[in-house]
Amino acid sequence: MASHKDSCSLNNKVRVRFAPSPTGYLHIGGARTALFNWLFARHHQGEFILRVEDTDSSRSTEEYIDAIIDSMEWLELNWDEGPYRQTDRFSIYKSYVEELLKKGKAYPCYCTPEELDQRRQDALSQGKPPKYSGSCRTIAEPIQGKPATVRFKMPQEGQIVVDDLIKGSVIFENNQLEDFIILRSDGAPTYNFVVVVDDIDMEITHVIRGDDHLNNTPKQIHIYKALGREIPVFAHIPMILGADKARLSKRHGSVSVMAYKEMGYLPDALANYLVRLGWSHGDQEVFTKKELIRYFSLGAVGKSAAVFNPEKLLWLNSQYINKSESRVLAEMVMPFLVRKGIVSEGERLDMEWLSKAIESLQERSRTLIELADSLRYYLLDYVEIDQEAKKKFLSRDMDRLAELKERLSGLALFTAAEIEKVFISMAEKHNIKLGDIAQPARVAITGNTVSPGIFEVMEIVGHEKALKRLSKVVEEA
RNA sequence: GUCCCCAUCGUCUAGCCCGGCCUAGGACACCGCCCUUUCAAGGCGGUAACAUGGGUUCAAAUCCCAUUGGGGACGCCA
Repeated sequence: MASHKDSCSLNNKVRVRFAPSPTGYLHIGGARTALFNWLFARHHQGEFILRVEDTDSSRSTEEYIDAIIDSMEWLELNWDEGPYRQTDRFSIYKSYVEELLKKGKAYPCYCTPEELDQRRQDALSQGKPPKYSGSCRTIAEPIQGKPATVRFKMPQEGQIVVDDLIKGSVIFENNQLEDFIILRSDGAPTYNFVVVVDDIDMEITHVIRGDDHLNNTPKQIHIYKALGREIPVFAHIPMILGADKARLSKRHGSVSVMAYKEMGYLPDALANYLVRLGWSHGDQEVFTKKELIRYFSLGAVGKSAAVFNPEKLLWLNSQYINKSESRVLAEMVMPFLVRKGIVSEGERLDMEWLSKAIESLQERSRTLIELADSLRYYLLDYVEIDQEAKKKFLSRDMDRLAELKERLSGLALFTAAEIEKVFISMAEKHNIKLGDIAQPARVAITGNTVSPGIFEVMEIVGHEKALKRLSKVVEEA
């Protein structure tokens, strides 16, 4: 689709923001919104701003703020400004509330939460829209000493058009909109108001967010108008759903970004997967960060919601592991090796050797956890032998394994090529297939029936450990 | 209930804006085959979709309308 649409009417530098509320961990959906904003900013050489929407003091926590930041950092979504905190900016909001009050575009409301709740219930049960009546609009003089909120005076006739980059022109009837609260009785401003003030104050040019905000947009545009400010470009991106097409939530499995880190996913793989949910570039599936920045365009973002598919993410992760530098993987897998007790905390490994071991496992590991599990038989002295495998491959012809051990121990060069020669000559001598000797050896060395090529495995495991393991199974047979 | 959004294989999507090149392309998953010391990776092939009904048109997946289905929003949450 027309990518020129993205850049029309921007003489100024692109400034976008990601504005999570710290009432939970960064989840998959939020991460994608952040990613789209980040890509848009980087594509246009604009600025990406992080803003924490913590005006709900009862639900926001420091812990969540830190967790969101950790997740953003892990995904390498670096920001140019912030993190700003709305709780640091209350005086700014106050001044804007004053402005609206002075202009007669807002008014105090003395209705109590209980009254409002009751009216809402009544309206809903009668099948009527639960809209605020506007009863306090006509109160001429402020009532001293009575707790009040401040409501925005919404135009009650006409239409408002949201010109959305993704959804197109969306028309709302003003009489559907209510005089919503912009300032709580405790003096804290509310979301639909602060978001506008902040976007004005931070000179945000493009508001890119989930389409669950589309319905808020007409209210917000009216605030811009009442304040006489320029309206930014809106782009409402479709949501991510679970397999049952319901809004993605905990019951669909892991939804927090950090859970994917724990499960051994690479940040770039997750980002690649997420960006492809709603966005595409022809038939391409795997992108480098550079390519994403170069190709990304809001015009190529689809309109419909996407179902999160963990299997495709797993496949993408395997692609990333496969093509990553083994040195990089070596660093990344360390915490997993420690967690599994394969390596002890602070233990130094020969990283060159570890990289070599990893290279043999890259194309058969889909996550860092799988990689760490396989690394077990390279690192430990002895391996636990799978009982099934033992029964099948280590219950007969043990003479051959003994012979193999003898011949290998005489090898001057313990390399895959030399080891292979021994296997081949044994197969020829006994007139058996290579697998007939390779499989028992594999079980003896790795403890299981599945591994990279056994000659290569033996070389990496090394002369000493390999022979020790062979001896052990021969003795125990 | 009211308002808003959406609708191509099971899933992610290309194609739709600018109708013919679409007997609808790619990817995940699934199923075969090849390769092979196991498992992968890789290669080759297969099953599988334009929600329905009306228009408009010489021609519609593509434009219009309706229906149905799904999602979202209606808070002194964000």
